[in-house]
Amino acid sequence: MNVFEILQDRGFLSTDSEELTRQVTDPKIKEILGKKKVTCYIGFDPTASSLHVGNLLQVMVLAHMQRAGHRPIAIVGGGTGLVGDPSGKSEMRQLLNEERIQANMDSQKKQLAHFLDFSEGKALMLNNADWLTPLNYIEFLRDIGRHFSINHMLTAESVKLRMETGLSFLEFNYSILQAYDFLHLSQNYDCILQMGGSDQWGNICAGTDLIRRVEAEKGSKKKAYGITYPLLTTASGAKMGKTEKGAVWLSDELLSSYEYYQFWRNVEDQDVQKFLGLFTFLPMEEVRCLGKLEGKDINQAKEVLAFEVTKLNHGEEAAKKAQESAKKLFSGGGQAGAIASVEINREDLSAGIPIIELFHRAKLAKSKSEVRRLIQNGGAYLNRERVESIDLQVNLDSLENDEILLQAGKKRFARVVLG
RNA sequence: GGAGGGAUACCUAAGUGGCCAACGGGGGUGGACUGUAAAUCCACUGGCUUCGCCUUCAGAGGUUCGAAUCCUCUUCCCUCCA
Repeated sequence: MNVFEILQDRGFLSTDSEELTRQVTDPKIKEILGKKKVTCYIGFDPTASSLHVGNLLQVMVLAHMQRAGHRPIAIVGGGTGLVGDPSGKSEMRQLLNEERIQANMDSQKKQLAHFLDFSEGKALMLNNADWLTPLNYIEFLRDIGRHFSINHMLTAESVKLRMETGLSFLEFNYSILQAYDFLHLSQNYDCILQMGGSDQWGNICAGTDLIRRVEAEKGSKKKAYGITYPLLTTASGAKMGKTEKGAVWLSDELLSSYEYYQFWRNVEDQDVQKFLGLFTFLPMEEVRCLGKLEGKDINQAKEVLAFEVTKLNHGEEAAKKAQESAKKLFSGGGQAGAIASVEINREDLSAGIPIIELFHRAKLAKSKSEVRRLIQNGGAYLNRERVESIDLQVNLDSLENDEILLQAGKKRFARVVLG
């Protein structure tokens, strides 16, 4: 099986030839991927300091490419980030300054390294600011700009969407810059394939078109290809990777490995098999087998999913820890190591601390009013027993094994230890 | 530069002098039912020293017993004309 087929098998690409034409600019790419080693790239957005689950699909695609012996390039849009992709956005995005982008890039690379092997040039990470910022406007217009037709660009879905609210010239240029990226990579790194989410279709096509035109002018037949995959939504239609707290970050500084594990443990039933295919490297026979589980049994598949995905991002040890913690907590057993803890000093505790304050300090609620409501709704637990009164004072008597287990609802825990 | 429209809580969007901490929807949080799922139903969703008090309706002033609502100025956004 070549990578293309693997991607089809795992659910990145459709097996339906009709649908596939909307995912692939030219079906020949399938053959090419089987025949020779190619260089391919995906662009990443430098607006956040960490990648999140929404980016994970892209990362997995690159990882599959590398495993198949191809060379993936991750482009961080240091240059295009200064412009802002209007695709799918109804409003103009906030522009970032350069220092910020640089810092974000650095931390994103660390995260990518969990999935890709950057040694010996087996994978590359490049910043498009390196070739975009030195561009000379007049030269650029003459060499690149003349290949673009405004008439054509105006028909782009992303542009139409903005006809009502307005689209700045800056943003209008975004796809040209992205096309130029592709051209640059094609010429300097022999990159022939760009991949991305389906919202990138227009931008990717702009790139393949540009390369074709520029090459044709030189009398060359060199071609470039594009592959897109659907934007991921959960079975209930929500965007992947967003939770009440915001994005599901890959960085353990922004989201603990325990919470990351929990995110995957709690996916909807219908998504389990799909996610196993997309976000793990488990053999598909096993994936299909797990996907067949029904009713309560599907929880086993969810555990596998959560474990495998956490392992990829945070390492095996963290995954094990998260799994154990979760099992202990939810099976009602002892204490867990991976849940957040707060320190309270002994004097404070022996004097007695109002329960409201304790929950607030443990960060289980943003305000004391929130704690009040939580208790009134019967969702607050102290050492597994429901807190009945908002006036409860907690003192040394509540210690069990030198700690106090607080719980908000069924899934949020914190422990209090003496500090 | 001219004319007009707008800015309300996480998002969306009502409210145009007191009944407004502000309708509704979304989202979120809790509860019930469950399988740490989905669907459904119920409650909650500014803060606090919580039967009361305090700070909110872009910002600053003003009118009034009383303003998110009226007036003035400022900032920002949008539409149309140039």
